[in-house]
Amino acid sequence: MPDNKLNSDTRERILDVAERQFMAHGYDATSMRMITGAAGVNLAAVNYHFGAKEELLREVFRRRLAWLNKERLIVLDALEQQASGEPLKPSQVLEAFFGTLLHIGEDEALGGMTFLRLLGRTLTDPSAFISAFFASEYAEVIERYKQALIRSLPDVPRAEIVWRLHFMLGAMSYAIAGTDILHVITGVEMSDYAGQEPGGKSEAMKLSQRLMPFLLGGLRAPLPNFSASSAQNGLLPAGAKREGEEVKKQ
Amino acid sequence: MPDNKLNSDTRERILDVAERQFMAHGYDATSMRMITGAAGVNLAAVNYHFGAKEELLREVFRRRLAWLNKERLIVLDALEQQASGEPLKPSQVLEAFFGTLLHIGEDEALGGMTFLRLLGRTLTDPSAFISAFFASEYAEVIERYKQALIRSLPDVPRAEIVWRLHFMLGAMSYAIAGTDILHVITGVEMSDYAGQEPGGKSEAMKLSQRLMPFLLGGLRAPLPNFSASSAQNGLLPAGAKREGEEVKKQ
DNA sequence: TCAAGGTTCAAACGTTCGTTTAATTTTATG
DNA sequence: CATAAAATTAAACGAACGTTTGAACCTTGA
Repeated sequence: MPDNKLNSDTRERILDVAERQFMAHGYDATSMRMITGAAGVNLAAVNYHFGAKEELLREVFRRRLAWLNKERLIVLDALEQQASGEPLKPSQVLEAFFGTLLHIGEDEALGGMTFLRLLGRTLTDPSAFISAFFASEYAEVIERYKQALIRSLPDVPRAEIVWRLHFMLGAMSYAIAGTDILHVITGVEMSDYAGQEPGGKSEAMKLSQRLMPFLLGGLRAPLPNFSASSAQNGLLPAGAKREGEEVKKQ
Repeated sequence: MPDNKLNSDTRERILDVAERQFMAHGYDATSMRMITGAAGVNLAAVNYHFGAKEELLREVFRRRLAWLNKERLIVLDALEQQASGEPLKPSQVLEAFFGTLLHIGEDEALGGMTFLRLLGRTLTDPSAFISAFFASEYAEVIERYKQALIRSLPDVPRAEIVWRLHFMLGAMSYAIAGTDILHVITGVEMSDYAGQEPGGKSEAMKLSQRLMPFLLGGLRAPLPNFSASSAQNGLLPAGAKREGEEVKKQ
């Protein structure tokens, strides 16, 4: 009756099932009875092992993000040591940040595409305790990578870099969430949602190879020109406007 | 006791309040009693006017998306007629699609930043009835703009264009959702969340001027090179890999 | 072997949820 | 003004929610 591929340990089994259910239905729409039922454990097991539902969600993320953000710091440290004081290339910074993330999608032991989708969908959740948790969990990594990006693009204003880091996180988040208006409409393959078969590997790799050039192109795009005319109609030709200073570097 | 700036008509007042509450707390975490209480109407009013909670959410989106997607088709029609058979420039297509959207953020009568944030946050909601609704509501517009993009980039494979359209939707969605890990950590100004003061105008404009160059840069980035070595360690230098063919055009 | 601590269990807790009902008030129409 | 339709109201519905309880069960070490 319980889900397949379940861990023998009750605690881990709850985490595995909760991860999948939160991904498929969202936090609020996933009840304790759905989780414990699918995990084949007693209803009270969640409260016994984790205290409350909120703490269960935090633990679902904690066990994955702990590895991810530690790995991100290790990779960045290695890159910076290897560069011996010189600024990194933007492509190196992006590869380190997003490459480590997308690596999770290729490794079921790290959460696989299930966790990636959960992460992408939860990053935009307005719930107070969720955003507070992410803020504290991501603080150090974001700060380190922000500084690395600022050093790698000395001619781009700091505020602009923060904006583009924001855009990049969004493109990545939405891409791995896989909730596609596009997928339903277009006949293109894209993701296949399942994630348990070995095909998950190539899926995450394809995503990585598609996403990285896009992010680099966006990061290195010309800066906006704020001196140009303010609003615009939307009915006008609209082309060839707001060109700006070019960003150099690789 | 009820919210300020409320419409005199009960039906519209419910829609206004629901829009704000769904944005602030999400669909599941917003109860009928929260909505009717803040709107100063009877609990049964929602069921009387809309039938059910799901239908209320659909109507909240419908009254805004009706204008948006109609406007998008009008603008695209005008551009294509003006081009008289020639393919549009990618920048024109993006300006038409995302410019009309971000215009909503500048006009409180169209929903303002409140609706933009709600839209951004709901686009990644896994709930079945929500994604089904968006799929049908967006079908025509997405198909038309996809075709326009394909025509504007004849040397880029269709699948690649769909991927990048996906990435662009993500960057936009996340940016307007404004649930920022970054905002909490960095001291940069960015959005100011409130949305009722006239400052909302410049906020949406700034966002538009920052987002558009990023999207164009990502769309026109070099194509990924699939013949290169497959996975990669994550601990290696990681730089200067996977460069590829350049995409031309403006 | 037996006490102790960790774990699982069925059952119930009080609360909140979305929805429905039936009576009442308001509005519009002849 | 009378009457039908539309709208609003207070109250209650059953269902589902997260959590708690206290007894039963299993494991472990002296």
